[in-house]
Amino acid sequence: MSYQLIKDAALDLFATYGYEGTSLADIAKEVGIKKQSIYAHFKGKDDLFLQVLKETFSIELKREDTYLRTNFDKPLNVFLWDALQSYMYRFHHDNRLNLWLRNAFLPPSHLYKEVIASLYDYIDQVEQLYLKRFQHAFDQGEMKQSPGIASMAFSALLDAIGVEMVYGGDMRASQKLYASWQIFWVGISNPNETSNN
Amino acid sequence: MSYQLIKDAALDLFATYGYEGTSLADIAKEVGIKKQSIYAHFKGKDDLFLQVLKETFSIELKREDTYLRTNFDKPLNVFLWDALQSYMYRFHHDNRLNLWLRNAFLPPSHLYKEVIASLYDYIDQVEQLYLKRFQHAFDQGEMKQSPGIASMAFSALLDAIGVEMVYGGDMRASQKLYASWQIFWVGISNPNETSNN
DNA sequence: CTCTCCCTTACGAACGTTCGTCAACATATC
DNA sequence: GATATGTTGACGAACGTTCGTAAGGGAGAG
Repeated sequence: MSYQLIKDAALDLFATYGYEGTSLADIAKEVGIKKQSIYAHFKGKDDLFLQVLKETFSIELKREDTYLRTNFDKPLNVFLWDALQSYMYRFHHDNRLNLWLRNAFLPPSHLYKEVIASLYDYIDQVEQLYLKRFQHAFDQGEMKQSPGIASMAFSALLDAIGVEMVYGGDMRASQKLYASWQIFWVGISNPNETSNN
Repeated sequence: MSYQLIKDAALDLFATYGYEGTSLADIAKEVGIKKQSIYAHFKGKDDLFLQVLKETFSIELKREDTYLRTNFDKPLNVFLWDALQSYMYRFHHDNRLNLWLRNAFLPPSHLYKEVIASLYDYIDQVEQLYLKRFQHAFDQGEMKQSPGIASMAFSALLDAIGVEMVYGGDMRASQKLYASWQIFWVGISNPNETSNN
């Protein structure tokens, strides 16, 4: 079924070159069909792009949700550190993170409203997920900061790592992750408890 | 002199719509001339884009440098907090930050190498600037973390705020800045000293 | 002051190319 | 024979770019 092949190729190309940097001809070539054939499956370029993007948000959200459920009971520092590692792993092993990071930054202007709406929806839900874990940690005395503050700061940490991965490359991202995590954990953890890294 | 007018218009449009989302006709229209006239001042679209981008890096770097020199002697927490505030202020009052944030994320692919090289150059120099201040703080006992770690984590904080300003909007950026700063400062400061916010 | 020469700036017209899109037609599957 | 999936050819629009040309101003010469 080339419906799926088209979406796969579109994902790769949109993630790498952006909406305007990718032509239907490029996508078709990647699949091995003519560009006009894409219209047998999608209404047009916008339709294809939005389908791929929204699918990406929903897949990423599901992943986050699954991660949270299966790792909820780990100690907070392990939980968060693993989440960051998984974030980096995902970035390197499929293009979905790349896709939304890039296109949320510079979406095609005539689709701006729709892209941003989907993005906010996604981000809000992810933050809610993490907030739960932080709330739990606070209740258990695992940390001293308020859950809301901690959750937002952690989300900012994710943003920063995302930036570094997209334009800083692997090494830079790892270094900044290490440095940021170091300080984040000191800033958040309860000095009475003795757990580290 | 429409040489400058062209660059101004290009800056605005490239920052808002990106390289591929901006046509020479759009830029010319903004200036009040025809697109062909742009060729009297620039070799072509790439030339115009790269000139504006590189100029932006150099202006931003100069700004950072000036800021650092004139504020070096403030207490570390004041120095850093003000730097963050100035970062947000600049984002709202001119488009240069926006330009490089967006186009570093999704540069035109045929200019990728050149854009990224300029970007790294800029980022490295900025990090060097901040490193100096952190080194000084460490020597003075203003903080406990190693200067390298602190500098990188702070740079990550800047990244995160940049992200939020571009696609999160004002309110989100302020909230995340507040939360991140809170935790960053606790994580970095010397618990023996009593200074806050 | 005037005439000439040149450089800058601008523009109309056109170039070749690529873009997304569409209608008509072919093929294969069930 | 209907349905899904491709191909083909063509379309108008937009793109960056190039050409020849013309207006304007400054410099230098007479």
